[in-house]
Amino acid sequence: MGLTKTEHFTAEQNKVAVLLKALGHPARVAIIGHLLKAKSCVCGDIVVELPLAQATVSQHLKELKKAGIIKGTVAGSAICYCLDEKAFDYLNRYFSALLSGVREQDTTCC
Amino acid sequence: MGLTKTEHFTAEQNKVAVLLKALGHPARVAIIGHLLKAKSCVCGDIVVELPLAQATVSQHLKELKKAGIIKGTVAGSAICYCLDEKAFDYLNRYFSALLSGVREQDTTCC
DNA sequence: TCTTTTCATCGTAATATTACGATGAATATT
DNA sequence: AATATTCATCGTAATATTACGATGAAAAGA
Repeated sequence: MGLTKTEHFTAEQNKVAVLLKALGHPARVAIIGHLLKAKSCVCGDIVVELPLAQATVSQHLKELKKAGIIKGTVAGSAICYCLDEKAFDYLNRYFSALLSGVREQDTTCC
Repeated sequence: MGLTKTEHFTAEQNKVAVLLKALGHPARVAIIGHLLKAKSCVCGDIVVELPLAQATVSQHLKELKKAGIIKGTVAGSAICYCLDEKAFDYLNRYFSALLSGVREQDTTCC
């Protein structure tokens, strides 16, 4: 078993899950933080900032790119990464809708 | 290897990662949706709504509870689950801050 | 051209996750 | 008391993730 049954869920549910799963790792949360702080797009600087080997960081960046959270463009021998606004816009909408939904509930039980 | 190096990251980064990892599965996104729609807190109804076995749903609920996303209270022979507003408030703040940060960036590269 | 820098990818080991049947504990119903 | 319902947990198999060293490709600098 051990295989996520994505086919039984809606496209929306899967999209949210893919984005959040990609962000569900402290190293990747840290990467997002660094990409946000750096005015220009950071490249190998991310490796220096993290307590992880270069290969591991590269793998994390690949995951983030696959999920559509970051974009990468070649810039000479380096690669320039930046956050994809669309993803964060989507997630911001998702959570703000969710929060107002939760607040509207009649919390008679828990 | 294969062991996440949580100790090298900040408490904030780990907290965000734990919450998002818990939500990074379509079944758990679906559970959140059902708990939101149901006026009263659903219990075993979640099992009926999902294409998964009861043991699997129970495991997912456990994960959500461990991460602090849902609360559960005993109600006779059933158990009443509901969303924990604190978690969604936290995540809503996180993403809304992130989004405004992204929008303020000078996107000269990607 | 030769070397260095930068990053991706491969291979691999350790660990974690996902899913389900089976079983068990606890409350409700008869 | 006997049975049914509800849910958690155990055990287990399949799959995925995490991490890193080693290697390779591609552009920059000597």
